[in-house]
Amino acid sequence: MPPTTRYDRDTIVEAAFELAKEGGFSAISTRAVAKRLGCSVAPIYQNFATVDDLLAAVVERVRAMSGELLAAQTGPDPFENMGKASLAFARDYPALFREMALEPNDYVAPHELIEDAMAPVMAGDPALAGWSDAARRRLFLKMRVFQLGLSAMVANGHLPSWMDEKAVEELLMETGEEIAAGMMSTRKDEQE
Amino acid sequence: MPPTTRYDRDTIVEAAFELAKEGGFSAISTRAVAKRLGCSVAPIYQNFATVDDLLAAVVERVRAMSGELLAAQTGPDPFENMGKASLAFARDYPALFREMALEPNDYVAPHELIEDAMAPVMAGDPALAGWSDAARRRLFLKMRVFQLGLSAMVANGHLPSWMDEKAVEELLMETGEEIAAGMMSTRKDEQE
DNA sequence: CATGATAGATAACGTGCGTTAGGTATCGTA
DNA sequence: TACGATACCTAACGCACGTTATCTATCATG
Repeated sequence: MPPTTRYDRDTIVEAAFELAKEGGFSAISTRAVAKRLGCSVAPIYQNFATVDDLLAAVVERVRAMSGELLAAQTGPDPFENMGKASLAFARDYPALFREMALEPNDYVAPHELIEDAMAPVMAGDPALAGWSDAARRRLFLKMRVFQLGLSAMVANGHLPSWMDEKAVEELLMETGEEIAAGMMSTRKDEQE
Repeated sequence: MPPTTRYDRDTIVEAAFELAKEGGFSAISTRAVAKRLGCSVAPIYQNFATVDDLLAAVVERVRAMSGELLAAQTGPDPFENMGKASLAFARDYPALFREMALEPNDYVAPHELIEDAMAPVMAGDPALAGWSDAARRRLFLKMRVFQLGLSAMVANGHLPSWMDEKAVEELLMETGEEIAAGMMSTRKDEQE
């Protein structure tokens, strides 16, 4: 019946993803995607009602990629895995990291939700045994803030030039431990 | 000779600044600025050769505003002043903060330069007496990272809803002290 | 082999952009 | 009062965008 499909949905999303990887979401336009695929805009409108629908599919594609980066971290410490995945995201996909983490949008869950999701993980961490729930949550917030700042500097190339990937990860881990140690030593755990 | 000027350079820059404050630099277009002023695009091209020149003037205006925010912090501790000024920037001008601090551009000086500028300040800080220069620089880097992350969360409204301005400033100060305390207690000061 | 469903191409629409050419109106001076 | 410098307006150019109407070409089925 119909001619064989040359540009299916996934192919289109992939082309748009590559454009966004290089120039952010604003680099996605019907004509730019078509040009990258070597076709006209017709296949795009056959698969997506509007360019916003295509953008939504690309965002979904980015989320999947982000999840893969996290899954690629197979160390024993979940916090370390999350931190390293964030740094990898910022390093390998700086434009996308900015779009997803440094712009106001609905892609980032509210901190409370993330915190609630991490609460049981922290409760099972032997390094945090004896900490109050409030203190654990406050530590998590601090580490998330530091991780975001470090990832932002990575994504924007604002870190000292001598810091390579390994040095950045070390800085993240080292500071995390120091914050925890600092919270322990200043003993404000319970009076928040 | 000529008719009296109704839209001078500063007026135009101010209008463009307000647009950028609300919608980022991309909200600055000749027609949008003209509409805000209630005039045509002619006065803009009388004062600026291109819209990029206007943008450069707006960036200068933003830098001045940022400097005023810093000058408004009159506490004794320069690091605390810088941190609070950064938070005020992110809170009061989130779109501009993103443009200036969370995008790759030439507006942010390389970290090494900032570090060199702060080195003498840190050297005179009694709280850091006995610290090696390398350790002081590393502490400064960590605090800058944390400050950036916290400011980014403020600018994007990603902080827990219960955190008001005061709570955010306390988090910044508290964590700064904890990092310093953690670095002290883990005693790695000298072997970087 | 003819048909019909449909993948894809083409070209046009309206909008907003930067920029510019040409016209109008003001206002101190001669 | 007439002049000239110039602040400002209007309208247009070319370009890129999202979107759509129309056309062409394919290809399994009858």
